[in-house]
Amino acid sequence: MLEKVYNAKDHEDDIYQLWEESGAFSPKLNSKITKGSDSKKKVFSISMPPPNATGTLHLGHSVMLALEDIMIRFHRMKGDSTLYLPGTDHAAIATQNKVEQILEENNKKRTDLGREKFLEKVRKFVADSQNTIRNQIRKMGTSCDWSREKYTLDDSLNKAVNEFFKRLLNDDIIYRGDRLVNWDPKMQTTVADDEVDFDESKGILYYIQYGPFIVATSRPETKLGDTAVAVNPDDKRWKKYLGKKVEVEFAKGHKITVPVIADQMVDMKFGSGAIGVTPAHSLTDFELAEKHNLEKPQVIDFQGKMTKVAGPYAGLDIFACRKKLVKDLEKAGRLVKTEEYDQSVAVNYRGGGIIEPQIMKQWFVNVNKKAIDWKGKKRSLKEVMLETVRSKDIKIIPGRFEKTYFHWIENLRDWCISRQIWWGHQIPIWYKVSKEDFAKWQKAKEKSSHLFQILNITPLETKFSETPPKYLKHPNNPTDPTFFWIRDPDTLDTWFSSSMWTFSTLGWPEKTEDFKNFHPTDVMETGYDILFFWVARMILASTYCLRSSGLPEDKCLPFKNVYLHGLIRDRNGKKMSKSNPETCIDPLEMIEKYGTDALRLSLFIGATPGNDMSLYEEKIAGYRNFVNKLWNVARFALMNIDMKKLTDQDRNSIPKSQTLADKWILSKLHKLIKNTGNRIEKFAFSEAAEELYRFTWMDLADWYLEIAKIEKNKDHLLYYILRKLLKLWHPFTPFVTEVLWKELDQPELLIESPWPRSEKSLIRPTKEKEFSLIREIISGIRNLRAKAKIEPAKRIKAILSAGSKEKLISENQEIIKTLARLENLEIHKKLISKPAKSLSKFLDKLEIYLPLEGLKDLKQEKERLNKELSELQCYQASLDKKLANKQFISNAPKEVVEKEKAKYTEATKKIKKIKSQLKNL
RNA sequence: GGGCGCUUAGCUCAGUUGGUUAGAGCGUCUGGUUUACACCCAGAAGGUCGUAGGUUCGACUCCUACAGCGCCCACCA
Repeated sequence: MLEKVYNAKDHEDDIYQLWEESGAFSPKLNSKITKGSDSKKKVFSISMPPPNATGTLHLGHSVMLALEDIMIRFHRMKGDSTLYLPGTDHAAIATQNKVEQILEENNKKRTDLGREKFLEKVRKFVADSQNTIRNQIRKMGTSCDWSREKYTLDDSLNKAVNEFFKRLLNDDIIYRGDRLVNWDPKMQTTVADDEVDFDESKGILYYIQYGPFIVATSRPETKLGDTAVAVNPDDKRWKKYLGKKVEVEFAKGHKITVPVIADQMVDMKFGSGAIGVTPAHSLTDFELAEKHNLEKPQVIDFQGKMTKVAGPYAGLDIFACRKKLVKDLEKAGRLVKTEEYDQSVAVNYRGGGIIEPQIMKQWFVNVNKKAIDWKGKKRSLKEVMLETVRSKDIKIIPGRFEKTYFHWIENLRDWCISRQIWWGHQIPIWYKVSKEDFAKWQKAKEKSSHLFQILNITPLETKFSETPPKYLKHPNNPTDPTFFWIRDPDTLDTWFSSSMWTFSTLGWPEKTEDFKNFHPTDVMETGYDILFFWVARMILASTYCLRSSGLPEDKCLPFKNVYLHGLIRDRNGKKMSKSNPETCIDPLEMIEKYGTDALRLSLFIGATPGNDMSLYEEKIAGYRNFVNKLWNVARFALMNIDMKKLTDQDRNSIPKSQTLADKWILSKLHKLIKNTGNRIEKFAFSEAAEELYRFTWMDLADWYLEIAKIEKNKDHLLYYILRKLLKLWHPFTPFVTEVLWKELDQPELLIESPWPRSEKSLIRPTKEKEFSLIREIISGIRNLRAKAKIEPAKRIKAILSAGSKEKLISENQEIIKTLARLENLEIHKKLISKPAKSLSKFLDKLEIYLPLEGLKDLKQEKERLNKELSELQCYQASLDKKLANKQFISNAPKEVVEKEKAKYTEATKKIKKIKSQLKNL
C-alpha cells in the first residue's frame, strides 16, 4: 500500500542509484547503428554544456539539466542509442579569480606562491567543486553517462587543444601580433572583447587648449603622449593646418609636436572638431594610427602608471596624473572648460578591473583567412560560421536569434586567444632565448609572466611543441647550454578549449567509435547569453578541426540544433543573483523541500524558448501538488487493480473498452501519446507537459476515476492507462514515475521501457463529443445546485428533455445521478414543458430541469435567466451582423459561414426557450 | 545610434499558418470530513488582449507609428 502523500525525499536517491547501477545511462549500441544508412538513423546525443568547476550549480544549470534530460529520456525510451555526455569546464579566469579571492582573504597573492604552488591550490579547489557539481547533477535526476564524463583539462582534451592550435598555426591562421587589447591592470591579463562590460557612469569632459585647437577629452592624461591631431577633411576651420605640424604645450614645460591629419572619422560637431590621437590606448586612435602610419608610444604602463612619455608626470597613477594635470592646465590657462557627461567605463566582467587598452604581443586567430574547404569553396572561419547557420544545417531555436548571430559574426574581429593567467591550457609554444634573457626570466617568472612587454625578452626562435624541446646544447658542454627554451607562459582563452567540447569529449583527434557514432550531436541546449561566447566558437572549432581531418561537411557540425532557453528571474523580473538572498532560489533547497520532479516542472512549464521566466517558491509548491496528484491517481488505480487477476496477456494488450467513458478516456489517452512525442520532438516542452497535466488532473482524476468508482471492474483499463501515463510522464518527472512503476510488477525499469505507440483506431472524436455532453449535463446540474444553494449532500430530482440524445443519456444515467447527486433522473425523449417550481438550464440539444419543492423565491432564478438572456442576445446580434454582411458570405470560406449560421440558429433557439421559461416563472 | 523581445484576468504566463462567446496555474470569493489525494473536491467572480491608425468579409494574431519595461550590439575624442 502506497503512502497517502508522496515524499520525494524518501525515494529519489535510491531511484537514482538504481538507474546508475542498471547501466541505463550508457547508450546501447545495437547493430543497426554501426551498419548505418539503410534504416532510419537511430542515434541521439547531447553534450552537456560543462558547468564551470568553480562552485555550485544555480537555477540556470537546473533548467538546462531538466530540458536536456527530457529529450534524453524520451529518445532512450524510443529505443534510440542515446548518449548524454557530462563534464565540467576549468573556466580559466573565473576559477583563477575565485582562488585568488580566497588567497586574498588570507592576505596572500598568487605571486607569493608562485606558479606551481598556486596551480596546486586551484586544482584542489576544482576537485572539490567538481564533486559538489556531480552531486547536484545527480540530484536533478540527470540521466547522463558518467562513464564518459570529461573535464576540459583532461589529458585527452588537452591533446585535442594542442592539435587544434598546431593545425591553426600550420595553416597560418594563428599569429602573434602587436595589437590593441583589453588589458586589465588589476588581474594583469588581457581579456577578449566580449569579456568586457561597460559600466555607465558620470564623467567629466575636459576642453583643453591644444596648440591652435581645442580638444575635448575625458582622459586628459593620455593626451600627453599623442602622436597626431585629427580633424575632418571637410572642416573649413582647420584646413590651413592640414599636413603641417603643430606644437602643443601642456604644463610644466611638457610639449609635444604633432602632425595635423585629416580623417572622415572625426565628427565636426563634437567638441571643437579636433581630436588628439593616442594610438596606444584607444581603439579608434589605434586604427587611425595604422591608417596614417603614426608612432604608437605607450603612455600608460601595465600597472596603470604613466610612462616616461608623460614627461614630468611619469610614474604617477592614472587618476593622480589626471588630477594633477588638470590642475596644472588650469593654472596655465589652458583648461578652456569642463562639462559633465555620461560615459561608459570598460571593465573586466570577471573581476571588475578597469580596462586599459594596450598594445601587446598576443596570439590571435585570424577569422578572415580563407582556410576551410566548405561546400566546394575555400572559406574563412567567419564565412563558415555564417554559412552553416544560413543554410539551416544548424538551426537556432527560436529563430530570431539567427539575426543577432549573423550580426555578431559579421562584425567579428580576430580572436585574441592568449591570457596572462596561470590557470588553463598553457600555450604550446617555446621560445629560444639567450642565456642572458633566460636568466632574466628565471628571476622574474614567478612575479611577472609578460615576456615581451615587461621583461623585454627577444626570442631567437619560436617553435610549436607539446613537450619541452631538447636544449640546443653545446655538444661538449651539456651543463652550460648556450641557449635555452622557455615555454610561452600564457594560457589559452577558456573558450578555446570549450569550443571543442562536442568532439574533444568523444576522443578527437583519435578516430574513436564514440566519435563515429555520436557526432554531430543532435541538440545544443544552452542559455541565450552564451550564444556568442560559446555556441559560435563551437561552430568555428568543429568545422575547422573536423574538416581539416578530412571529414565530410555534415560530420563536421558540432550540432544540428541549438535550443536557447531563457534566464530565470525572480518574481519581480529581476535577475537572480547570489548577492540578493531574498529572491535567490537555491535548487538544492527546493529539491529538499518539494522534490526534484516538482522543481523540474516549475523550470520549463510556462516558458518559451529564448524568453526569460520568473520563478518563485509558490510555483514550485504548485507542481509539488501536482506530483502528489499523479501519485494519488496511481494509488487509487493500484488499490482497485487486483494484480492476480491480470493475466500476462492482459498486461500486454489493449483493454476492451466497455462504456462510453472507457472509449472516451482511451481516445484522449492515445491523442495524448501522439501529441506528447510530437511536441518533445518540436522542442515544445511546455506545451507537452501542460497537455499531460490537464489530462492527468482534469480528465483522468476529476472524471474518469470518479466514473470508475461507479462503473467498477476496470482492472485491466486502469492498469493499461496507468502504465501509459507513467511512461508519458517519465521524461518530465522521472523519479515519481519510476517509483510507481515498481508497483506494477514490471520486468524492466521505466527508464528503459519502450515509449508508447499511439493507436489511431482508438482515437474516436464522436465518442469524445458524446462524453462531453454527459459532462456538460453534470456540470450544468452542479451549477444550478450551487446557484440555488442546495445543500451539497442532498439528493434531488432532475428532469431531462433529451430529444435525440435520449439513448446516450439513459446509458450513462448512473454516472449523471451519482456525480450530480440525484436521487431520481427522468429522461424524456419528447420536448416537455417546464415543470412547475423548477430551475432550468439549456444546453445545445437538451434541457435540464430541477424541480424544487422548497423553491419559494423565484427572484434569483429570474435574474439569472435574464442575465443569460441578455448575454445571448448580444451574442446573437453580433452573429446577425456578421451574417448580414454580403462580403462575409461571399469571401469567407464555406465552412466558416456554415459554422456561423449554425451558431445563429442555436442561439435563436436558446433565446426562445429562455423567453418562454421567463413567462412561465 | 542599430537591433531584438515583452506589454493578454489581481499575479505568473499560454494563445500554433488571421475564423466558436480569448485559456491555464496561483490568488480571491461561496460551499464541502463524497473511504486516491485538504499537497483535496464542487461552484463562481474576474479581461473593450499597451495606445492610435491601417490591411481584411473578419485582427489577440498581419502592417505602420507611438508609449512603457527589459535585453543585446556598437560608439562615446
